[in-house]
Amino acid sequence: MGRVTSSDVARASGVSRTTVSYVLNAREGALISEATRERVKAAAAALGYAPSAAARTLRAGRSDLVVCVLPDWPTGPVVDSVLDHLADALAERGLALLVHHARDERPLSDLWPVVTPRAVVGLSAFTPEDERVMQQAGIEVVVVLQEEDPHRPGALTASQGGVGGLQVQHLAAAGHRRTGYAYPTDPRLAGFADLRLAGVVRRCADLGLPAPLVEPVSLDVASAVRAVTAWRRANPPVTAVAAYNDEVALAVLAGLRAEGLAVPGDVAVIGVDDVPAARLVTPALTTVSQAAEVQAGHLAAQVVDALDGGGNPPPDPGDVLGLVVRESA
Amino acid sequence: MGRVTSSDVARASGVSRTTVSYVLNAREGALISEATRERVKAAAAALGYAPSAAARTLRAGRSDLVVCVLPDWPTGPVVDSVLDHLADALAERGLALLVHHARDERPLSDLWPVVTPRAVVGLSAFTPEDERVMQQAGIEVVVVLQEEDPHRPGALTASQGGVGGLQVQHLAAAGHRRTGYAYPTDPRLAGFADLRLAGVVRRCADLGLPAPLVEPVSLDVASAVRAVTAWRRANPPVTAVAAYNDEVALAVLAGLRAEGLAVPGDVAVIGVDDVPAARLVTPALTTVSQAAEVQAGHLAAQVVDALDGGGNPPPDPGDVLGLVVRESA
DNA sequence: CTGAAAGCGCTTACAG
DNA sequence: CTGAAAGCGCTTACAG
Repeated sequence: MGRVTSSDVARASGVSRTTVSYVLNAREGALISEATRERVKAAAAALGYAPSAAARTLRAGRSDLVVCVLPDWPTGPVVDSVLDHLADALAERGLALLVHHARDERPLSDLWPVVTPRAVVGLSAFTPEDERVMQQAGIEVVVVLQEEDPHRPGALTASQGGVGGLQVQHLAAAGHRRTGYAYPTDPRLAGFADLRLAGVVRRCADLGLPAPLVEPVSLDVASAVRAVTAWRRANPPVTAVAAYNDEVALAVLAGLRAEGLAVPGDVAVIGVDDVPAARLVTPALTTVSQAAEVQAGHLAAQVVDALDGGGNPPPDPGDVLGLVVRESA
Repeated sequence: MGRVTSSDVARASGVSRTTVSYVLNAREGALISEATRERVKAAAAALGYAPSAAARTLRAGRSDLVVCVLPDWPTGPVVDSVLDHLADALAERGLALLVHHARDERPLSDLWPVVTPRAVVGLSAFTPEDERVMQQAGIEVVVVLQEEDPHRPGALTASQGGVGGLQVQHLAAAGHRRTGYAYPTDPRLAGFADLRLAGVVRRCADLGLPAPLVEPVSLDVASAVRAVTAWRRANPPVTAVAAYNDEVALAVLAGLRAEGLAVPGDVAVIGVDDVPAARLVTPALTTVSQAAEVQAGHLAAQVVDALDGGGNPPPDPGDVLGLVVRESA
């Protein structure tokens, strides 16, 4: 409801709408007197003129909006960082970023009659139906895949299996042979967890170790105690646990403590993420860091490249994973 | 770039654009034969017709989009929950929600030429300039204030001072008289921290206790040790610490442990949020819970009411704060 | 029961 | 140096 239109500005400054448009959009070949320019700008400011986004978009035939579809993941610093880098990279191209929080109850298709963005960036795969609808609406679809699909690699992707591998490598180097895996119970994490666990399994096989004993662990002591009991009852017992992330690792630590087991003496524990709490607990948590900033920057570069036609993909960010060795493993 | 338009559908089904519009929008008084309806729908589906959001918006004179402006806060479960409730409440009114992550480097004013939403929901106050521009663009501005402004109360608001008050009350009830406050160093948290600290100060005064000794604490052991040293050196020494939130409380716990002090024997600690880690550390953290879901629902109701004209504000959610007593205080 | 026409606000060839 | 006119795609009175 842009109350005041370019016609109002034209009338107020005694020129045509054409001239208003030229002045306000600083058109190149515009041979308009400085006096007229000033008059138009003053009128626009005085009237509080704001151009209609709908009209500009309709006229231009394309929108300058990009929508990022955020899967139903727990948000945190990593997602923040991704969004931030993306918004900055797009802003340099004159594109604005807005974020949609996906939920099954709110179908993506409800969005397109309301806004038709230039492009949609998905952090995980869309359903074929959603993808079809977007393409038909003329929306460019950019997917940064979660899955490890060799045909369509993505930034978030490359490292998930590597994370698990790095955990095992560190544990094996310390002489552990029988490992456990602490798998998260939040269903929203299953996609990532499966990827990381696969990396654990693969590396165990590579090193000639038995497969890890997988136990679900939720974020309370009782659940962790159950897992610990299972691990210690195994024959031979588990002496080292790789956890899905630091939060889960904290739970494992609590379970171990409740059972009177020493860390890393009886059981070693390694997490993922290097959250602040990792260095604050006792024993301090050994973990895998992921260089979220670097990965977020790379992801943004991939999206920009896809928008530019895909001809100039950014260089691989290289080894992005780091081992943070503290006391727990 | 909605390739196929309603004219294409009209041509393909042998009717006018009017009829296409009536059929596709299921217009009430539409006296159109079932056969025609089917023909139009089939043609639309076959062609993959998607209406142009820009054209609908221009024609209607108003958008069905609502933008929520997220201040530069660290996101987490609380923000997720707020957004979720908001999106659901708006969806019931046929409005779609998209989120803008505010940053000083990305001025809000860059957004309006790209999308002109029906309303903008701010989780904290806008600059007067931004607010003016939005109003002139015909955008309804709904602010759910962070500040405790008696003229414009907001959901997130009411409780911040209360959080601090509740912390002190619990500490005082256990006999503590000399308190410390662990203030976060992340500048993005200052707004909330000031509100909570003010609540602490106020309650101390009410109870006839000396004002708290405020120390900055970042999320590492060294910083916490510095704060602990200052607290213990005071005369009389601090025997109880209220922390900005659970993360900061975890740091304080680590600092206390490093200094060989017993919790709660030498120093009691109380946090805010009841994050999962609170129950996983030793000693388990006593904390204040905030019923984020309830507050998020209330906030969504406030926004919907404001959009409806403000005549029917939702009932106060009542007492939303809870004390979670564990071992640390 | 269905169609021709106007108009939302903008930008941009095209004429002067 | 500036203006009149067309057209982006849609919906909706208004006529038949």
